[in-house]
Amino acid sequence: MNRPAEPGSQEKRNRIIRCIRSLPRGKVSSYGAVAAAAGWQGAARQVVRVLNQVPGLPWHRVVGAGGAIKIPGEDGAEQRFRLRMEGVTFRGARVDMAKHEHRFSAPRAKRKRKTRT
DNA sequence: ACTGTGACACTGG
DNA sequence: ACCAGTGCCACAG
Repeated sequence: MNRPAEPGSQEKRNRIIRCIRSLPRGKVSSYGAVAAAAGWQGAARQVVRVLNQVPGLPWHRVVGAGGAIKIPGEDGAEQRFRLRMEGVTFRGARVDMAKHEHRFSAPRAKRKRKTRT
């Protein structure tokens, strides 16, 4: 078998999955941040799609920009509940990003040169 | 092929 | 705080 042609997007989705999986307990990140960390800035929606498609991911650790819970309905309450359970604190209806925003370390999109040793 | 929709982000009023 | 418009990408009808 051979994959006739792997769309490059598949690989990006892969990185997104890894980033989400790397979210440690008690930490959270935003859709846009995950996308950027995966080297696919602007793909916040694709992050959402991945969260919906791939089971086993800590979906509750991914929130909207500024720590806002963007999930409507009971699932949103479920997310807050689980986060609290992990020790995440809230500031009003939003996650206290100042304390729980996860710092991804690596990837960085290919910026034009300018690297520093 | 086009349109509408989506657990989005950002800007502006 | 809320809503509207715009940009982004992928998918369903």
